[in-house]
Amino acid sequence: MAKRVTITQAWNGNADCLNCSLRSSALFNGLTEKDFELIHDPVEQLNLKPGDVLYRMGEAGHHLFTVRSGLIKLVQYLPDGTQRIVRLVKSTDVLGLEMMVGEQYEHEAIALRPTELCRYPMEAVTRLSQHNAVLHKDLMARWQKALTEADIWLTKLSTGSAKKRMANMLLRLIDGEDSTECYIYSREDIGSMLSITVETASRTISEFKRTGLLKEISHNHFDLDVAGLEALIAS
Amino acid sequence: MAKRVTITQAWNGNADCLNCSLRSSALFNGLTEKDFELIHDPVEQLNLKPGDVLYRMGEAGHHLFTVRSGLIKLVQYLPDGTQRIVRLVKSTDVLGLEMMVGEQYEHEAIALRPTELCRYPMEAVTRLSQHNAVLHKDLMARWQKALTEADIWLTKLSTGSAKKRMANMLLRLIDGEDSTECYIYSREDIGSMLSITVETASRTISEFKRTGLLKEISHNHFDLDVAGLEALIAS
DNA sequence: CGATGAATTGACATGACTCAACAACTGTGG
DNA sequence: CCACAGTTGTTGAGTCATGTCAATTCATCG
Repeated sequence: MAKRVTITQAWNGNADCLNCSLRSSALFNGLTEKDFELIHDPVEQLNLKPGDVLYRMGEAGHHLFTVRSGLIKLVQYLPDGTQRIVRLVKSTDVLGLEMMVGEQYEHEAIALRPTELCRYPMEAVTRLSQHNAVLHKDLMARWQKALTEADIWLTKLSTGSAKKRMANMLLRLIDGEDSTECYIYSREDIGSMLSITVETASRTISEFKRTGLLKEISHNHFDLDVAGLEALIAS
Repeated sequence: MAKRVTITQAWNGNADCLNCSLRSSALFNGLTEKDFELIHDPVEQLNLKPGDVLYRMGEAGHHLFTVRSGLIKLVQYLPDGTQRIVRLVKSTDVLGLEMMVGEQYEHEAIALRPTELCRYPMEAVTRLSQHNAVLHKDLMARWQKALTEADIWLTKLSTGSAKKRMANMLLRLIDGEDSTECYIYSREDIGSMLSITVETASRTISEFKRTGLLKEISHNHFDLDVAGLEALIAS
């Protein structure tokens, strides 16, 4: 499941790193080739199947990840056993930033779709970030982005009626810019994102289909009535 | 409402900065006196009364704040007008980090108690963080801390029944280490933290008082049955 | 196919919201 | 110092949304 490439290869655009978030996401954008040569540890590419666990909560580790494609859920568990999805990590996003200042991963990271990622030795990133202002700034931007995301989950996905939460979630899952389509996940995952039961999730989706807010294109693939959903949220 | 001190004074421990989070929180711990002299802008001390607004969402600004004493709530508003408290910022915490990577404050910051803070020009912090590894690392730690807080709000304060949320909140508001006492806020603020109505907040507190989970020491000051509350959460 | 797990739907119970009345507290001006 | 208004907190009654439990259908895969 792991294919090794050296970081120099990654930088050169060898292997199949040309489309990799490594380049496009600017995480290592400001680095010179010389910077890369400081890193001796190899970078690993990983492929996960849906359901695969990348790391568990409380686990020690020394790696940072970038998502090249696919989708990862970050899960936390409550004392009474219920689980809660606290964030989704998608293409070009970074995973495991908490290891730069702590010793343990703070979530359970599980693939929702087939996912490709790259794994970097934390030590190297830490070292580089101290010398390289662009990387330094980029890391702060990523932290801030995660924080903004967290706020959105709190306000939009965890407040108000099940219908409003669902509408907010659907709108956030829209693919590209001008698209009105989105793919959704298992009812259990949806419930765990919105803090509602699977039954309520299922019923709400059914109702949206009945009232025309959703049109099912194929299994779990929908076309949204964006205006209608926004009206529902504001009501 | 604002008293000026130069940053050199702050560093020298003049003014009344001896107990200031500036020193104890390590935000500027790794800086040499020479570092400080690079900053020409003055640091301002501010005092807020409960209800005072430090900044509003979407506002442009160029300042970072540390809380010396007191408590600030960070609020966001939803399209339908409801407000949500997304975090509390207390002594030694930093406020407005988002300005380091963006142009606008992302919350409305309102004092819950009489609050003292120091205001730093963002530009100076940005500049210093690029040269000073300790400050750089400290900033990352602060971001991570905010993120961890956000996750806790999502899992513990926004999931499960009103009783469980309330129990979690009360336990988090306990003052020191070995204390079992806490001060709480208006029912409206509590509702806005837990995403419940004021009535439910009031009823839940009344019930806790009746069942002995809470003992009222004085107005909004309680002694908690920690074990009982924890049992409730795990049930 | 049959078997397994996921999704849907129904019936019912209940927790939280809504609306409304009232009590407690705060500050103001006479 | 009291009367008053304005705010905040408490409590009750009724409604509605969501959770719970159970039965049924649907989808997937060996």
